[in-house]
Amino acid sequence: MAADAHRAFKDRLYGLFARIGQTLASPRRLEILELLAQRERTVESLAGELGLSLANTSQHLQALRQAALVETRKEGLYVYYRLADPAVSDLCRSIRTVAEHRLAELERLVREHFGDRSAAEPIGMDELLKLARTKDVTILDTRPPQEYAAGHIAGAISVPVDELQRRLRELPRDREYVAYCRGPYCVYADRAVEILQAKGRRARRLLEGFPEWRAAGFPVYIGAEQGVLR
Amino acid sequence: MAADAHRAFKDRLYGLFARIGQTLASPRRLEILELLAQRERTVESLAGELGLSLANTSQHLQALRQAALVETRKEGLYVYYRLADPAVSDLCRSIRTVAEHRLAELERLVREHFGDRSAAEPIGMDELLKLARTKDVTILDTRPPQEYAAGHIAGAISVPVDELQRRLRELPRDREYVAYCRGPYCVYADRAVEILQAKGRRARRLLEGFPEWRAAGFPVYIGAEQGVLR
DNA sequence: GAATTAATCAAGTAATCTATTGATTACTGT
DNA sequence: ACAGTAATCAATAGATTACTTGATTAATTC
Repeated sequence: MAADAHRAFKDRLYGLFARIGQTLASPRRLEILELLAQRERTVESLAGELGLSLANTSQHLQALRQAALVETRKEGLYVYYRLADPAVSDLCRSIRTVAEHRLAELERLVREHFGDRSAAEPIGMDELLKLARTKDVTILDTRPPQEYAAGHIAGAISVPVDELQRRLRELPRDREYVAYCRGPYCVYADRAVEILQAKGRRARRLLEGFPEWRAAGFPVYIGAEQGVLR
Repeated sequence: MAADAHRAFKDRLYGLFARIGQTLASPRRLEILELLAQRERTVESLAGELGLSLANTSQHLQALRQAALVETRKEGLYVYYRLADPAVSDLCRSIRTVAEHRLAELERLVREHFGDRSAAEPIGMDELLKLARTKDVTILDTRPPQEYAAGHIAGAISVPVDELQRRLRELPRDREYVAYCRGPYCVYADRAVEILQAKGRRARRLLEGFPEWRAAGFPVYIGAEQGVLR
């Protein structure tokens, strides 16, 4: 009977979908994907930032590659991993959305760690876009410089949070600032706002990060060269 | 140092996200979610359709409930499971999208099973909406009656594929038909189109299914009562 | 209240997954 | 060719997961 063939088809079909799901079943791999959403990176560099062993990181990356979620290029000794498709980034965001909607524990955890975020007066992406068009506002990219170089919000300047303290003189008191970073659960922008406010600047944080901004189709600069608006 | 606390936070944060991912790592559970996207169902009914044991189905459903992806209500002896949030449906679709973009194997599998689908002249959702507004077209819901009852494309009539053969007289020859079903990988609509064309009707299939139509915000009837447009 | 039925629980086994360790490969620069 | 480094491979132990079987719980019907 054809029902058997149909069962077999469904098994294989959902088997393929589950392969994607399996790849998203590890906290480490999800964290790797989030980092790769900022820029391509080497195995070593990821292992360093995540505090994982090189071999372990390599294995996770291979799992991601087998599921075709990431691609690689080799340059000299280094293998650079990157997201294979913007849809992968969307998928990660989709998981986050479900977690936010459904897991009360997430909200508790975030409140516990970030405390009351209202001091940073978080603003949304639409709001920032409007603000940037109508008023003078300085947008600060608080991520590491390589991530800024790989792509950033149009008009933003790179002020990695580590350098903010000693580069304060570049940021006049009479301006308004909005800081952003990797995403809603990244602390860079919060720290930056804290420092800026302590030093008498009017500063807020963008609720979302660069990947969300790009996914929304808002204006970005891509690539190392500045001035190339896409 | 605060870095430890921050590592712990990240571990817990991505642990939560991974809990969603883990739940999506099983082909069975993905299939269950797809069925629940059509309507709420009992454990027994799902077990029957999926060909799983009752206990096994119950365990999968509990995994889904623990991850807060589904909710339940009890009615008499039966426990009805339903999707907890439209975002869950979006998430499943997101997985499918990535699989379609990235897994060449998927395309091969689908072609192998469906053969050349062009005979069914699949049309997209926008196209159908336009068609329904400008021309006379009969939209056929080929899913089981309960799924139609739980929600269907506005204006569609229920003709479960099993009943199509003997209800042909209700479908005049001089009309144009578009059949839809559960989703792009469901065969109901394909079978319906085959039968209709064999019997001299002009028929095509909607590429997507009801969940996609609803998610797109297109007009639907929800609930058992017909005539309630939302 | 006894029988029936839907669903869950509990325990066990086989299979799979994660991270570690040490060895190996691939490429660079001398 | 050789040393040095990035990455991968291979083997392993420990934890987790999927499914089965048989017992138990909860609601209904007689």
